[in-house]
Amino acid sequence: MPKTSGEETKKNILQVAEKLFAEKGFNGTSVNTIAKTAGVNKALIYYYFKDKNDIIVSLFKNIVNELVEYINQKVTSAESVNQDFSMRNKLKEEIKFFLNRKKIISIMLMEALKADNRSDYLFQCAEIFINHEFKMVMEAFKDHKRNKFPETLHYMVYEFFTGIIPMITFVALQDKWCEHFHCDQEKLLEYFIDSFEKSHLSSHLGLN
Amino acid sequence: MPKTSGEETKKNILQVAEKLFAEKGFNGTSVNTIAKTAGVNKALIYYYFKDKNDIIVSLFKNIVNELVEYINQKVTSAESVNQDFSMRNKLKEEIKFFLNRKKIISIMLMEALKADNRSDYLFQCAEIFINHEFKMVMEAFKDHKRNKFPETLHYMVYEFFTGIIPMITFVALQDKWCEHFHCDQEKLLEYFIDSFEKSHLSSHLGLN
Amino acid sequence: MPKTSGEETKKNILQVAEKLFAEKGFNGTSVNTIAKTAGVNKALIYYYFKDKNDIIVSLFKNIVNELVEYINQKVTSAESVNQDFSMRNKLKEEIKFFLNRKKIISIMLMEALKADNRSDYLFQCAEIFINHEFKMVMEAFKDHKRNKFPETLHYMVYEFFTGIIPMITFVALQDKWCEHFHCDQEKLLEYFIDSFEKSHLSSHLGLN
Amino acid sequence: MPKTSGEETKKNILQVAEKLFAEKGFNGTSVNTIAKTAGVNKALIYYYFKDKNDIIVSLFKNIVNELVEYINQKVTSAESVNQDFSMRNKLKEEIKFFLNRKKIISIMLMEALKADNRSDYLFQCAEIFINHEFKMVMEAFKDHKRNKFPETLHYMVYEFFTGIIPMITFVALQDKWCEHFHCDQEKLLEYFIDSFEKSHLSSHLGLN
DNA sequence: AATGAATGAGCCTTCATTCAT
DNA sequence: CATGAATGAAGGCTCATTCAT
Repeated sequence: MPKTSGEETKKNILQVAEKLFAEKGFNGTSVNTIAKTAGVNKALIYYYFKDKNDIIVSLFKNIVNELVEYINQKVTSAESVNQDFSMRNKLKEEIKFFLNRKKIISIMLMEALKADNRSDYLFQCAEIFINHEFKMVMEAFKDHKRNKFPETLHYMVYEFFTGIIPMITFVALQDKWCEHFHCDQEKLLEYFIDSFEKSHLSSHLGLN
Repeated sequence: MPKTSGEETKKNILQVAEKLFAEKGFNGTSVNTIAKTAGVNKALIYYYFKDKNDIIVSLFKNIVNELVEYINQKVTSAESVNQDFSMRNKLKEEIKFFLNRKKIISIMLMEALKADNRSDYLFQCAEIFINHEFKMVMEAFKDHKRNKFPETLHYMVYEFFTGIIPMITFVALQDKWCEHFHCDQEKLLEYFIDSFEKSHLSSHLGLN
Repeated sequence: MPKTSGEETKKNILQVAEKLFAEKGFNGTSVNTIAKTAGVNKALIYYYFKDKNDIIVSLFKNIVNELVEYINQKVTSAESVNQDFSMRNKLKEEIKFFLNRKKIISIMLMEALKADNRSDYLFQCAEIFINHEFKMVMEAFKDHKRNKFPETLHYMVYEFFTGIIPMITFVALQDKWCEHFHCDQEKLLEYFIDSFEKSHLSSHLGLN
Repeated sequence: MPKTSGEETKKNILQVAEKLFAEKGFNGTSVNTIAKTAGVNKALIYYYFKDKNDIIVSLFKNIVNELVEYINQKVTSAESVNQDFSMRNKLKEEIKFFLNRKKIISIMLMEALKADNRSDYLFQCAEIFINHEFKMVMEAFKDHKRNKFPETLHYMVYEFFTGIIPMITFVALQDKWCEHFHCDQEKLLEYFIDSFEKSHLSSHLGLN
């Protein structure tokens, strides 16, 4: 007997799966557990998803879409608001965006680390993010200083390994960090932002 | 004392397990597969290891030991060699050390990302590494500037998220990065070192 | 009375089921597959059929009815047409009849072969067929030679194992035979008819 | 704890599987049922067999081997014994051979009937059998009458559809036939042999 | 030190079937 | 007539682990 609309059931399954995958990893989570935690029949999961992998891929596709949406809305809002909207505020906002999605980010990282893995959603997300940053920066370079701009690949390496990676690792590990080093989240966030500014932002590849 | 053939078998199992865990993750690798790949009888694995978890823990303990050893030898060698031994060279050496252990590093990262996870080998390694860096830096601060030194926690956050994390993520993802972005390893390494220097090293939390 | 769209849907389901059962066997075919292949909702199948078994039973009943109809029309036409209508032509016609129903025949054979099986549609069909043959032959025996006629059971064994079985096995296996032995259907049919005439028909239990 | 040698366990599984496949068909038999009936752990079945299909293939390969062995021994014995060893006796012996293997024969037939099926063990067996018959017959044709011998393909069609098929169908269906038509096995066998002689053997494609 | 055999529990997936709409 | 949603049971298969030898 259908209690809820199909879409809601599916969304529920996805949320539960995201939580469990983040907790125990993809292979550490059984479809049975997902079903029980979500309070649905196991077979129903296979009514909505081709197989277990389809669940994680759905999650990945969702986060890609959300990221694109986020980026697009940032572009349009960026034009209207004050240009002086400080970098620090932008950074805080981004971290907030990622913190709200720390579960899927952890999952994406875990899966990306498997040498076997054929999915490259982490890199896809990174590209989306970096391309946007790239455009922003190019804007600032308009007429002058163009020759000082680094090669694209170099730029991507910089953005990925000293920008995106610290940020997403931060959201993925902050809870465990706090627990291990006995510090509170607020302070950690503050320190992280400070560190990130001093390292990644301050130099920004010698552009500023 | 001559290594018994047993010790070698055990080492072989560990090496195979490390490779497979790095490829498919801990839960994605079965003891059966380890046995077959290592060419040993499945039951023999249980002769050398209490259970499957004991294998990964052994790997983690090994890397902790190797790190300690590496650090200690750096300390002693640091005293003897030229102080001017440039930071860039030190960095290259460290990356080399990590690159040689990229499999276990990937595994450690994967496991650390699981929200459930009770093991904290990643943080243990980080602490060992950071404590050493800390001592080095303090040395340089000896008499003067002491008041300018940041709070320990702040320092650790900086070292961990903008130093260690980019470095180990680099060694863990470099192969996949090159494949995805069609660049060669040499160039990626060069760009990474450059990026790392410009971000993490150049500022070094405003100490220099 | 115009066929309701419902009747057509039912017929469609039956056709699809027949095709699939012949391809993968009854147990190898899921109701889901039938529904998808037929392009109807799964639950609709249960609107028309009590359960999965009801589908195959429907098919069996259909073929029984068709056989009865075929036999009856042969009887009436036999009276009107030339008695000399050669045996070979009769045989060809019968084979054509069976070839047009090779799918359900294959299914019937498969199911009959299961030692467990409680349905005896194969034997039912055989009885219908043999009884008719029996009457035809008896006709020819009318007044004379009656004593020479074999016992009924013996007659049935002969008709079944050397008449019906070769014929229905031929229609069931001809495609695969051609594929395996690289021969074309025309030639196989010709050879089969020849073989059948020489063995089953020529002797016809020593009656002729 | 291993009660028996592995080979015996494997043989036991095969025997049980053969019985169950013959009763309910391959798809109608679950590995679970095989395990329970054989009194072994389900996982043990996968220790000895790659998958469920490997079980049936093993059975098929066994029967092929047994057939080859049977044929070979017939050849050698044929030379030593009286040439007059009547055809009827030879036939009885063959039927006995097939009756002793009626389960696997039923299975082979069932599987061969599936239009989908990619395995052709039935045809393989048939070829082995027919090739042997062929040689025997050719022997008898030695110098004379050679031109009267039919084309090979024609010969195979004859042997397969009017020789092998009636015979194996007989062994596969005799129990059910007796039950359905209320006759005893002895009588059925007698009638069948008689019918087979009169149809297939008597003409033998017009060779005799 | 090493192995073949064995197991219970659990895995992912599909089954036939039902029900509310 | 027809459908989307739901389910309990069972499917094939693999898991980590153990034991006797």
